[in-house]
Amino acid sequence: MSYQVTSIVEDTNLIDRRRKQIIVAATKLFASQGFFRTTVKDIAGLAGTSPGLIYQYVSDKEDILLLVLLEVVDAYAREIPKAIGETSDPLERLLLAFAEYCRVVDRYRAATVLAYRSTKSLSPERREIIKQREIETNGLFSDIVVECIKSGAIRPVNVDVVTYQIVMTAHAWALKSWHFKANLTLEQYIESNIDILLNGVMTSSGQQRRKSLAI
Amino acid sequence: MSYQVTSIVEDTNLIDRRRKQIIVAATKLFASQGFFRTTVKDIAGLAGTSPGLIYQYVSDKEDILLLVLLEVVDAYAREIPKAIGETSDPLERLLLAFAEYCRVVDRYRAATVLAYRSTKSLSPERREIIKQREIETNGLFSDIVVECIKSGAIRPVNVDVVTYQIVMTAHAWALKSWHFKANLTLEQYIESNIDILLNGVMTSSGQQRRKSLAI
Amino acid sequence: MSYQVTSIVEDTNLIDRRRKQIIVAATKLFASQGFFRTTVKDIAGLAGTSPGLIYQYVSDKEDILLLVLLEVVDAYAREIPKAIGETSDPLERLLLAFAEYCRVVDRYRAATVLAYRSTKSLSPERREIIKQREIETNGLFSDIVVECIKSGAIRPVNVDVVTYQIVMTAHAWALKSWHFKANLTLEQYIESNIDILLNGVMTSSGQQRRKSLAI
Amino acid sequence: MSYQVTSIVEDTNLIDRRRKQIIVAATKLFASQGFFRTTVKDIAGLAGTSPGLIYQYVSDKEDILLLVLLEVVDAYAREIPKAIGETSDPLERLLLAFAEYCRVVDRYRAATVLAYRSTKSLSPERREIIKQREIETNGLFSDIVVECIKSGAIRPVNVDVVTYQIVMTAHAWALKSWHFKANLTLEQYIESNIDILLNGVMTSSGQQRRKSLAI
DNA sequence: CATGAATGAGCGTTCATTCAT
DNA sequence: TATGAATGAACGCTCATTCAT
Repeated sequence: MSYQVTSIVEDTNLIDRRRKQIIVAATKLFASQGFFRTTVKDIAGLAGTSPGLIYQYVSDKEDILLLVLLEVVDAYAREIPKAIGETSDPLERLLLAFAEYCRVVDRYRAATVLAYRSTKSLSPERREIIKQREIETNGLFSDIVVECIKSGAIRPVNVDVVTYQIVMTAHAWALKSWHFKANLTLEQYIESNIDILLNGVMTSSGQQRRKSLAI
Repeated sequence: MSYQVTSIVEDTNLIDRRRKQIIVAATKLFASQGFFRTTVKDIAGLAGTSPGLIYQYVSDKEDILLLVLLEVVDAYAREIPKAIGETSDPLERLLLAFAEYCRVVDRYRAATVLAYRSTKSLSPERREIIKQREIETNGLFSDIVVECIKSGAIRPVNVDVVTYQIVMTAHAWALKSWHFKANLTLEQYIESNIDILLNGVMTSSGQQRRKSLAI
Repeated sequence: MSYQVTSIVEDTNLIDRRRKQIIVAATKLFASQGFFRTTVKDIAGLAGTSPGLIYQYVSDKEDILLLVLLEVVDAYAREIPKAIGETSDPLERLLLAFAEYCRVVDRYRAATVLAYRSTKSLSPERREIIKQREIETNGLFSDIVVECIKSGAIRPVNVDVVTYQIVMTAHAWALKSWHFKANLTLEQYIESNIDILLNGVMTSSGQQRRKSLAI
Repeated sequence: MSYQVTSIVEDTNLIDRRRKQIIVAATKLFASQGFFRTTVKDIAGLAGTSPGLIYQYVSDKEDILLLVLLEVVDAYAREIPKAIGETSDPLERLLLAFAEYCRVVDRYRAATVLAYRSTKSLSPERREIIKQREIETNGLFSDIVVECIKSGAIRPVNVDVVTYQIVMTAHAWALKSWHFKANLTLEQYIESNIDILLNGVMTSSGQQRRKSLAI
């Protein structure tokens, strides 16, 4: 909550520039080797600076991870509302938001996967920051789902469950990209999932059959 | 594929007994502190033995992780077919398999999360083993989905996409348990998701509206 | 007070042996280069072991310093009472104690100097332990001084001041050894200081003169 | 001897002003945290300047320590002769000098303690400078002691030993101030020690008893 | 087979010092 | 002259792994 990444350097422009450098390098390395196998020297090397410099813009190795993860979750919280824009129709909002979520996830694929692997490597204090942002993003979706139900476009299902379906589906594009990338384009993935989510998978004959099952 | 966890000790019974000891201890520690923060000494301590002993049943710290992860994926591959049993109706098979998957995930919750965090910490060779098992499990589901489509219970959707929907939904119970556990029982979760997956979320009036949308 | 130097190793004999090794090496290095300029690797090198081993017998670099300093102050607290033995005459006790103090200081010359340089480098908790032992030793002397005054051998002077005169005189042999060693043997030093301390430096004619001075 | 603290800057006034700034800040920090735990940045911060600036007036961190220690030993060499002034009586000179020494030590208490802790942290070359100044101050006292003996005010004792008694007694006020300050004023301390030093501690009955002792 | 003491490579971090501005 | 960002060598410490017992 109250945690702040602190820097010894005062100049805000410089801080931004250097941190960006560090984040870019760290994201690459964390994504490919993981947080623990990446050394601060590695990051400095790839960022084209010295290990000492990093500690003028960050107080910890963990702070670097936090910065990297904040980059993704902030992108979520920033891009999705932008994609919705002024759209007022709830259903349309839902579809726009989901499509954009998938696209942001695609852009930040490596970092999204990293979030799953490494959020637990953060101290509780720092983990909380990430979790809050995640909850915000989820809130975006559950709000829209509620609106959709109110407007009658969606039937009264468990909002929570649907929200996580949506979120996990977006994340899955990153988590299982090694699989999907071979068979599907991102836009096909988005379309397929919208179709399934909205219409379900069953036929009307399936519906009949199901009545006879215990489950 | 070709990788084998090797042991210096000959006696196969002993190997099994000791490895079980090690796996139990390691699972607890890896789940709570992660792979890298857990030391071999920690594991030995919790298992009631010595670090030296561990290296007689395992050639690496990474081997311990492999053993732990194999435990989960093996459970998936073992339990799901067992749950289906002799059931012949494809739709019923699908629902039984999904429900069981969720239940196994619940039983191995910590280890499932661990798999997401730590599979990448394995060497490519060892990672491959886990991936193969995962693909097997996924194959179980895609086979059933194909049968369902053939039988006409399910409409001809992208099999891959549906399969991952199912798999991710089961995993989500573990990945987001901190959230779900507060609001839902496992069985409610299973039921809700079956409903949404099969029937979709849209109303017929939603269907109308959607026709007017670009997306 | 309550601080304990802890070790990972259980075997008390081994702990004693290894710690002795470490203390011997560390004392030499701390004495010649100071605490901060001595690296743990230096100590390991001189002790004929590895840096890792040191941390099985000590939890900190500072702990090594504590061990080294305890060695000296413990020697004071041990040797002085032993030198007095059963002697009952207070004056004789005083002289025996002082002479022995000087001799122990001589034996632990380097470490005595180190105590002056480095006690402040200890954490408050550890510093307290050393200070307590120092106070014990001083107490030994002030007790004897009190007895001497009671018995009439010494006139009623400020006990504290005399005690510190004695203590500082003993320490001075170490602190200024580079000077004294050139001109005096230890035994001469002891004798001279006993003479001055007991009898003062003034002549009776000096006594006369002093009466005319303001100071 | 031959060592000179050098500066890049030419303007001698500025050099003096800046160095004073640096010395004041460094003395505070060295005294409270020691030489090694104090960073050049700390000093710059407290002095209200930048690390870069310090290196224009000093060539080394060690040079700062030298400057700080010179400040004390120079104060000794300056103040003591001033206190004696024109006084011609040797005994009076001795007492005035000792009293003043104690007072200077009191004024520079922190720095005096620092000298004991940190002189050895200087390079041999720089240490020599401090040692020379110390020897000068000691020379002041041994000269007076010699005069006192010549004049018959003091009996023919070992000059060296007495000199160090005097010096150490003055230093002890700083070294053990945490103890003395609680019980004694500075002036009481001076008086007590003069009394003991001049007159000794023994009674005439003590003198009798001592004849029967071996020591 | 089991133990646990020993090793040493390697990591995160600090800080004296430099130098472009 | 003065600044303070940048450097990089070096330190304390950890821990996977080995091996004598």
